[in-house]
Amino acid sequence: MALSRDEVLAGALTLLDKVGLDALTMRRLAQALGVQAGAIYWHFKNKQELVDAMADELIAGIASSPLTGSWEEQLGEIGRRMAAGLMRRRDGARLASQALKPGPNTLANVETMLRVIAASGQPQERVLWTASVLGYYILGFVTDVQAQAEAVRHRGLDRLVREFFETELDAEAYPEMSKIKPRQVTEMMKVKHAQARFEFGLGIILRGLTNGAAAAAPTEARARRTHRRR
Amino acid sequence: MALSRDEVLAGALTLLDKVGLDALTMRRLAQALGVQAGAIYWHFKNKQELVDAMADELIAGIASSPLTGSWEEQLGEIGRRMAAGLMRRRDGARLASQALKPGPNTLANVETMLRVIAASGQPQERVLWTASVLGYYILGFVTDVQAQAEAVRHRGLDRLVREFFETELDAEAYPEMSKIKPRQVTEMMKVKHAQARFEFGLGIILRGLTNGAAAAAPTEARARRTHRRR
DNA sequence: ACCTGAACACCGTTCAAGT
DNA sequence: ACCTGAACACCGTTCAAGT
Repeated sequence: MALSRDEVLAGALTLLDKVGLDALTMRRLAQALGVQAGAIYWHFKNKQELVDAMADELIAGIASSPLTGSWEEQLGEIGRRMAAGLMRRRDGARLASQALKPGPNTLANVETMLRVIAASGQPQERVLWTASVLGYYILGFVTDVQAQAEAVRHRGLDRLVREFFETELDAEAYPEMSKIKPRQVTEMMKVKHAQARFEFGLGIILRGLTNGAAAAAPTEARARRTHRRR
Repeated sequence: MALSRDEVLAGALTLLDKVGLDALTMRRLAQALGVQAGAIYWHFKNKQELVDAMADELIAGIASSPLTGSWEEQLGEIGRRMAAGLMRRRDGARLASQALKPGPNTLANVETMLRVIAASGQPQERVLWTASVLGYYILGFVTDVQAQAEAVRHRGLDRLVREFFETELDAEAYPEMSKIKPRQVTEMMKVKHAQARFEFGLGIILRGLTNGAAAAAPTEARARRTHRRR
């Protein structure tokens, strides 16, 4: 019975959750679908096109439900939805960073971000820049969280914590890093911690945006000024 | 005449600049060094160890020269040096994101970051979080800039701009994205533009840090408060 | 100590040929 | 229209054997 493009895509995402991004090969996907490797190339031009489709699927629907509140609150909510989207699948953030061509869901999401940021009164050029700053943070954050999850998966939590304190901190040449306690490292692996940490960074960016986003040099950004906003 | 570990490392970085990260294979590196592929494995346990060493080399020395000014200025300067380090080599940011084990230069740099942030009076746990936020921005930014450079290298600037306006904006379903003008896209590829854009994002983060970095939820971050700083 | 030669177990991709 | 079988041109890694 014939395979559809959607079935290949769904199979790829299921396999991603099962084996992780590094083990997601065309051959393994073919096997999971009960088909030869070459068969996939009838539905997708190459692996890149499949990756693009998978990445776009990650953030499907996150721009559909309505946003409320001030533009800062709306932008924060978009950020949370993006992060949640990338978290939906194993290695989701790394997958997204390997995508080249934005799909319909990605485009819709970017459009929403731009609209909300534009509503803040920022000049059009800066709207793009602002969206980028938020995007970098989200991708970096989720990549980090998921990388830790993979490390725990491969090496085990206790071994990971042990290695951290053996290799990195045996020297007293690193006083600041030496302040990190074992239970703090263990704590950092928890989901609740990740949420608090995400909100912390999100807050920094949103606050930095509201307070005179048009400052030229950050060297002179110490003074909190509310002028230069339209 | 015997090959040294440093010669392999130097050769790898030279090759990276020449062919880019995707074409940097053990076999090609061996050829560039006038040696068989297996020979590299006498100097490096595997490719991962080589990548780790290369990534650490990128930011060598950036923590050595002294920092002056307020802690915000110092943190900004560290950020600029990190970005400059990643920019030193083709695909430098992507290379860094593939590194797993931090080398001596990376550790020294992180230590410096933590020290400067700790001097701001932030609680110890938040020091790590803050460093991460800045790190995500820098890695994301340089990755983006270098990805555009690669795209220009492979497809050519004019073809790139043309494709951008064909595929992404033909629909009037994207009013915000439609505001982007061709000359704006061309402008975005220039070095000077990249510097201004980097400072813009850096300024947002530094400003967000100085204004009440201890806020719990970003939803209540609209009010600019100066209390809750030690 | 340092490297060669050759193999092993994989990759993504193509494409004639089948149904 | 959809897939197989088999090949092509690669990978990273290992390891006996050479010098």
